[in-house]
Formats: sequence, C-alpha cells, structure tokens
Amino acid sequence: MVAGMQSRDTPPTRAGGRPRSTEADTAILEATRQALVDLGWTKLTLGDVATRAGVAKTTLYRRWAGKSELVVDAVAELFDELELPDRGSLAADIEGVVLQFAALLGRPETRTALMAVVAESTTDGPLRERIRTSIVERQKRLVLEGRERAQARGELPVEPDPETAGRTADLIFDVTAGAVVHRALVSAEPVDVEWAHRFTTLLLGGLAATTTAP
Amino acid sequence: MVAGMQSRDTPPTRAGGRPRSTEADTAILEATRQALVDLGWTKLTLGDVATRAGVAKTTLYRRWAGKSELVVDAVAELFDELELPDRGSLAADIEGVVLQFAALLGRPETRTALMAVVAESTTDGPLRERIRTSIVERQKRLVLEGRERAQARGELPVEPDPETAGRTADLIFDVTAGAVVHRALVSAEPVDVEWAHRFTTLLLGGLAATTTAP
DNA sequence: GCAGTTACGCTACGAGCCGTAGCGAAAGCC
DNA sequence: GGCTTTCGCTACGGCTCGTAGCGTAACTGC
Repeated sequence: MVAGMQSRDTPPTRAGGRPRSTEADTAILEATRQALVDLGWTKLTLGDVATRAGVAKTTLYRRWAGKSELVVDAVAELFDELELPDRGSLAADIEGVVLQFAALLGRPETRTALMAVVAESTTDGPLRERIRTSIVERQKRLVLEGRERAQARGELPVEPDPETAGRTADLIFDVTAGAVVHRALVSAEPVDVEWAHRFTTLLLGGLAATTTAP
Repeated sequence: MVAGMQSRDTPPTRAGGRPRSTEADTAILEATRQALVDLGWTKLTLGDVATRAGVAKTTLYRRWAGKSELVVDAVAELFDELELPDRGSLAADIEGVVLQFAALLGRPETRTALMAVVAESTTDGPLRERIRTSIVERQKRLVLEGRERAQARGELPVEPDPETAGRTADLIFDVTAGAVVHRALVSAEPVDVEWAHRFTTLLLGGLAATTTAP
C-alpha cells in the first residue's frame, strides 16, 4: 500500500511552478496496463498509451525514460495485492502465497510484461535496480514474514548465523518464485491447488533437510 | 547433436530448383548470436543480422517469420551442449546439471534472449510451441535421464503409477530450471558451487518427502 | 544442352514508431 | 502581478519494418 514513492523520474526538484498532475499519473499507468492486455508487450507503443490516457505524448517522455520503465511502474502496482494472511500453518501459508502469485501471473498484463522487462534488465543496469526495488523486494518480504511466523509457531528452527539465514531465505525465494514462474510461463501449465500442494510438500521436506543437516 | 531438424520455415517442398544454402543457414544463426552479444535483444534488427551474415535481408525473411523465431533457433543450438554425465550419485548429477545450466545462462546471448522469447510466447501460440520443442523438451530429458539413473542406483523408488511419476518429473523440472533462472536473471546473483550444493540438499530432501508421504 | 523451377542479391518503397524541439496557454508559489 | 514549471499540440528527421520487383545463379529432369 505504500506503493510508488519515487516511481517516476524525479523532476529537477525546485519549488514553485505548476505541479505535476497526479490524475495524469494514475491514468497513464492504468492505460499502460490496459494496453498490455490489448496489445501485449511488443505491440505496445508510447503514443498509443498517451492517447488512451488522454495526455500528450510529450508528457509521457517527461516522466519516464522509456517503455521499460513505464511498464515496470505499471505492473509494480499490481504486486501490492500480494499479502500473507495467517492461515494457521507454514504449509497453508506457502500454498496460499503460491496460488496468489500464480493468480497474478495469470493476468494477461503481468504475463506479457514481467518476462519482457526482466529480459530488458539483462542489458540495462538501472532498469534491473528499478525492478529489484519495485517488484522483487516486495515479494521477498513475504518469505521473511512467513519464516518469522513459522519460527514463532515452532515449525522452523531459528538459525543463529544471520548470514546463512539470509542465504536460506534467498534460496527459498528463488526456488518458490522461480518454480511458479517457470510452471506458468515456460511450461505453460496451470498452477492449481494440486500443484501447489505437491510443491509445498517438496519445499517443506527440503527445508527439513537443509536445517537439520548443514 | 541432432540439432535443428525442421528448425527453419519449410519451403513449399517441391523437388527441383536451386537448393537453399546451408552455409547461409549457419552463417545467419552465428551472426544472430553475435548480434545478441553486441546489441542485446531489443536493439537487434534483422537488417543488421543480414549484413553480419553476408546475406540479403530478403533471404532472412524467406526462412524465418520474424525476429523471435530466428532467435529461438539461434539459441536452441546452444542447448545441445547440455549433457548429463554419470557423476556417481544423484546429488552429484543434480549439482552438475545445475552448474551447466547456469553456465549457459551466464553467456550474454542466452541471457538476453531466453526471457525475451518467453515473453513473446505469452501472446504467440506457435512461438510457444517452437520454444517447447526446441528448448524446453531438450532440458526435460535430462530430468528423466537422471531419475532413471538414480532408480537404477536404488537412490529413488520406482513410482508405479506413470501419471503421478510424470507429474513428479514435471515438478522437479519446473523447480530446478525455475530456481536457476530466477537466481541468475531476476535476483541477478551468482549460481556458484555453494548455491548449487544448497539447492541440491533442498531438492533431495524434498524428494524424500514427496515419495514417502503421498 | 535446354527448359523449368527455386533461391539468391540488390534496390526501392510506404508505413509506422521513435524521441525531440518549439510554441502558447494553464496552474501553481512568492 | 511576476516567476517557474507543466501541459497540450504540432511538426520533424531518423530508423526499422516487411514486401515487391528485377535480373542472376544453381540444380533437376527430359
């Protein structure tokens, strides 16, 4: 809910003058998402987005450096929906977040945009950083939150060394997010309740192995 | 090594006439990979590839429908390098294939191309099928081969029901490939020996859990 | 050797999008 | 009211796309 602080390009930051229209901001991001649904990543053009949003094309270029940055901000807002309600057990929490993430990847706008901007980021450092702070870190907090809760329940041991604990969290994050993305977008097969259950069993068994036998 | 059978667009298949130059084929695919290294996915243009390969632009359009199809064929050849030598144990086999896959994703041409074509495939059915047969299935065979070998060693039980066995293999595949891709491209952190070892421990522990407790 | 068929290199073209510049008008702060 | 910044609008050069048309090269079958 904190959402897009510092999401668009900062104006030269001098006081005075006409302020930027926040209505235009929301209209542009909404138009971007709709254009992603209608056209997909490649056929999306900034001119088209400007027309849909009812603003001039130049306004877009004043705020975003290019297509990638705009789309990152547009889809990042959708990741605010991800939350981790307490479902009573670690297994139920994992299944829940997997299905939530899968539902997000099922939407056509995220489907077509997420892999595209990641692909862009492989040759664009600042974009990678923008993705990391706007999207990736927002997901990773769910892992930390779930672990903390499971430790409070006594389902997971408290790892003494903070460095190895961090690496374990990173591993769980890459395995979970990676598996869901790969299943949904590469294998192109459904992430349903049954798959989520099988994955959760696998992950929990692996966690037991990693924490008992270093 | 079997490689790109039926990789390019089939000519109308009538006998007679000048045959297509196979030298041009290999030159084009090699030029495509080099262009990916130099320019990345977005800045790569078909005209530039044609110039690098020393062929006319029209020749490219006669064989491939577009940029995506060309790049899929160009990177698919690199996946032929993936093999699964017997390293003595299931754990060693998994670690080996993880590091091999990571090395492939470390190359700039696959780095920038793989996510991009997957993104394209979300709005292009035929392209998704091309990726599946040219790239994905080629990786999945490694999973099946590794499982068979582990069963022969007695490290894994033989699952009686072929359907659940297939689902388990699919799960392992999505988890492994997804985790490596996510670690390398999204988190943008190194897939080194230590990470591969931690991942293998996690996966093996999970396998024990899934096969003992259905 | 000759006709038939197909691929090749080359050139040229309309179309579309990019990203920017320049203008007058609007909306805030002092 | 003066200053500053944003806004909408128009116009532009530059690049890439994908295709068409042409003459030439390569290979097959009679």
